[in-house]
Amino acid sequence: MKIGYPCINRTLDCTSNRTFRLKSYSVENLIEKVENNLDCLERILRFNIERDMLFFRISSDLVPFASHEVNDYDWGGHFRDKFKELGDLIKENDIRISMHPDQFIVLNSNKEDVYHRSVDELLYHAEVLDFLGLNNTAKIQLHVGGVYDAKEKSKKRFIDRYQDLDGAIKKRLVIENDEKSYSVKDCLEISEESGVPVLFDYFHHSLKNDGEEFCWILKKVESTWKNRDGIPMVDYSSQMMDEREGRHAESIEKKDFNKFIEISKPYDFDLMLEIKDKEKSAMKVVDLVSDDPRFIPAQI
DNA sequence: TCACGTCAAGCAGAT
DNA sequence: ATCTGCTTGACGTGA
Repeated sequence: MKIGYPCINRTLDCTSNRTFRLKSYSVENLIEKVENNLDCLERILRFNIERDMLFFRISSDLVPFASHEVNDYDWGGHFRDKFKELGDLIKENDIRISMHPDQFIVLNSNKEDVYHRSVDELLYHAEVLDFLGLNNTAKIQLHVGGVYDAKEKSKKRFIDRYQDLDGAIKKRLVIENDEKSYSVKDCLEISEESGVPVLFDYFHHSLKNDGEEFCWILKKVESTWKNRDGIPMVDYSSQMMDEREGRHAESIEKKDFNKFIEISKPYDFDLMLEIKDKEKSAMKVVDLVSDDPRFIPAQI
């Protein structure tokens, strides 16, 4: 079990999310921002290694407008050495990597152009992981998508389009249960038909479920990850107290977390903490699980 | 230097 | 019909 957090480090004065407005697109601007983003990514990863956090989600904003039509620049070639250097750092330290395209990426959309743009954006994510030289255990996590008042049809459309994906995307794509449309049971059904691994989101599950037993889920989810995929990834976050349902907590709630970690004992997975204060909560969790036999700290 | 309106993109659910 | 939330965070204009 490796511990991680997504995209942003609030301790370091360095963000791998620098971007710019579409209006101000230029190759110079692109290069400047990507250079900053890759440098900050390296600083964040080194920060994490020193603190035994070996799981990290790379921001989708790493290369602004990467799949947009204005951008025909060969950023992969330009930054080839830097990508390789970063990839080596990741591999030498056994860091697990994920990426999470945001809400605009809808593979099963009922609009053709949304579908095609989504594939382009997925290809960009796969390219980043390929340029880093990472194996199949580095994953791209995606929600199933829209329902359009026709869930079975929409599931089918997802499966068909998944089968048609380029191998570079297919080997990395995993699906995640969301908080209002597709439960983990839906995801498992899609997985059964298509072979796509299922990433379990504990918090989404508490908001949208079909009453499945927690342990049953972990067992089923685990079986969707093959050897080449690595151990499962699990997302965890806790509800902000006294706030609208679905709000992420500002900081980790120890009680709820300890319950979760206790129940999950028979299973191993890498754990992503989606908590607002990012690395601070992840560091607390490293402390909480330090005696857990599953926990993997940094080597030296 | 700072405040604040705005930003490529989709969808569901609330108002 | 229109607005809000989702990882909301970061840009960039105007004062």
